Amino acid sequence: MRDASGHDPLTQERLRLWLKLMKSSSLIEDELRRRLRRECGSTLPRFDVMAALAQAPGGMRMGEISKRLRVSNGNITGIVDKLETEGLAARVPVPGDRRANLVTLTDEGRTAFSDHASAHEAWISEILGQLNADDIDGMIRRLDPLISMLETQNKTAD
Amino acid sequence: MRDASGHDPLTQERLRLWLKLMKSSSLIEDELRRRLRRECGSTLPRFDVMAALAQAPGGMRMGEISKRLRVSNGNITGIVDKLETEGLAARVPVPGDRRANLVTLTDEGRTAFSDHASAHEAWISEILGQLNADDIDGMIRRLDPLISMLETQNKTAD
DNA sequence: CATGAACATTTCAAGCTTGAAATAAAAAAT
DNA sequence: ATTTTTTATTTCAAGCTTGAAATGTTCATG
Repeated sequence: MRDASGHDPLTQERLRLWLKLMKSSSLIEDELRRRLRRECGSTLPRFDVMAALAQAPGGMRMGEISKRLRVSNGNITGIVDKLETEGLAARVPVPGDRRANLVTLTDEGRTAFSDHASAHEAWISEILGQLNADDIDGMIRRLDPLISMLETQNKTAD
Repeated sequence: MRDASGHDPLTQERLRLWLKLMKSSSLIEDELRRRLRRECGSTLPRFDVMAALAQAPGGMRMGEISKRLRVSNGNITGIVDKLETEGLAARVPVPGDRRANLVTLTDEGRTAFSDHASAHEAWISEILGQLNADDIDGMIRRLDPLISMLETQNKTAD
């Protein structure tokens, strides 16, 4: 409330922005989920975990994965359990720390992820195909400061 | 693949855009979830359903709600079940169509939603508070065409 | 009317997600 | 050496979400 009438005139605009951000994001996300399911027999959470692992040649600890993906520890436990059962990932003990595990992709996991990642990349290109370089750049330029603003808030809230 | 080297030079940029869109959206969404839970003892899905109902004085059918929120029918069944159990919403039969129900907010539901909605609005204002009119407008102008592009794709895919 | 197609909703199993409590191990402090 | 505290992970219950199958109802057409 910043004026005499009791309304911040930007409040409604912020709300509108949030709704549109959410809508565009979930339209894309839902489409990716559907395709990942139908065409790869996989899911977005599994893909995200595998993507994180693929970028960490030496493997990642459970806690590193959950921090990177900003999800709970218990969540990662379940997803890695599944990947392990399917032979796509493996937990290897950390010498000198019996609490921790390093999670790595198996060869089979690396192969599968490589497939899924190409498909994923192609889908994004298809879904966002009508955006030209200027559109993309314009949005990224707006999103970057928004993200660092949000991350700063999160850090402060701890 | 649109050039001799086998790479569309925009592919990587589109991927970057998607990751940033997703990240900003989920940072905000997670924060709203946490607050809705802690400060209102509620959840985002419940809030979304109640928000839809609050805008429909005559009530909405199950199918209308699920179409509006772009989630499955079965999902709405479960959420409305809960709202009904808690006395916040009610299913009323549609005269002349025994298959359908009109879902409405009870008085108690309207009161609760009104509370939650004010809190929600204030949180958005707080979370996005550092964005000025120009930032907001600039983003909305980019998001609007993106959304209609995505919606057109969805329609075509049916 | 009869009956097959279309429609509104529910049920269900499987998977994701969270926050909190439990385990277990390592590190720090006394 | 023995607490105490911190750290790494798992377990668990509760809730969300989906897609597919099931139910029951209405509509259209012969």
